[in-house]
Amino acid sequence: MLDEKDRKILEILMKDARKPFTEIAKELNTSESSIRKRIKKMEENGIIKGYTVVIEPAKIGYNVIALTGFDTDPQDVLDVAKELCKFEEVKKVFTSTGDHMIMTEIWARDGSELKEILFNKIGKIKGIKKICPAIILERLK
Amino acid sequence: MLDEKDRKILEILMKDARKPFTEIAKELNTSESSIRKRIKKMEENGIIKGYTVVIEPAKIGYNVIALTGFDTDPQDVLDVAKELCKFEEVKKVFTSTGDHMIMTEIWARDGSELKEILFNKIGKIKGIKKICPAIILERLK
DNA sequence: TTTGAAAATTGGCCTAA
DNA sequence: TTAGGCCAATTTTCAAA
Repeated sequence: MLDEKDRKILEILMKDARKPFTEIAKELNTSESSIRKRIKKMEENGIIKGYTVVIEPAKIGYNVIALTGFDTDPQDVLDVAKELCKFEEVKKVFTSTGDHMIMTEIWARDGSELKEILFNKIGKIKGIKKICPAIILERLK
Repeated sequence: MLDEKDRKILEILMKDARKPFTEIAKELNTSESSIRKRIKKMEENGIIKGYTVVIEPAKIGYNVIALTGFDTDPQDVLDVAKELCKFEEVKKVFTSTGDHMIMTEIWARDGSELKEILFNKIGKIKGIKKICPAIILERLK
């Protein structure tokens, strides 16, 4: 379902999703149509879910990124996770094993805004028992 | 440094980084060259770090994604974090406050492979005192 | 902002394995 | 049947005015 050529295409797209098919074809010593058809198939298969821009949060004023775990009663996990998805500031939401059943990534302009988000906005979701924010100091990879 | 139009461009690119400039221009009621020049400037400024493809890990055989915290002695944090970056399977590395000074995202094909990565490969890095993996059950956002 | 040439994308149709 | 090749029409990109 996914051969070596597909993997190489994905590798290239991971580094630069806007690279023209013609150039990818040149790099892999094959034709543009082959590349195009493979990519289209991967999009249809759901292997490729989309393309996105990688932003430096600090450069657009988001200086505080917090990996934030949430604890709830077991029966509330899914409802709370769904509620969390609704907030613009909550960029990622996972359910997971480990210390917290819900893990999120939250973007804020500063500590004060994070406080607002955590305590005034999110904090009001019914069922949250504990909030465990860990502020990212540096992203190394 | 970043006005409303730039923000809207970023918003659109976040949803689909391959959308042609002409189409973005149409959506924002402006010209293609204006859009292109703004994007170029954001790339030069480092606001836009790049473009990437969003992949469904499970579809390419990565069925176990683990948010993994690492504990070390304080003076070893940066060295360990740097070592972690070297592993292909470790897709993201952060230093952070909170329970663990180092947070990572690790991709493995299955539990057995995760075990190999954590205990045989990564586990051998000098200075790691504790490994705390949390396996992602579902990504909701 | 507009314009025009070069490049890339897209779709259809074809062949070969 | 599927992957890849080829061609032609359209769209997009890009730089200069």
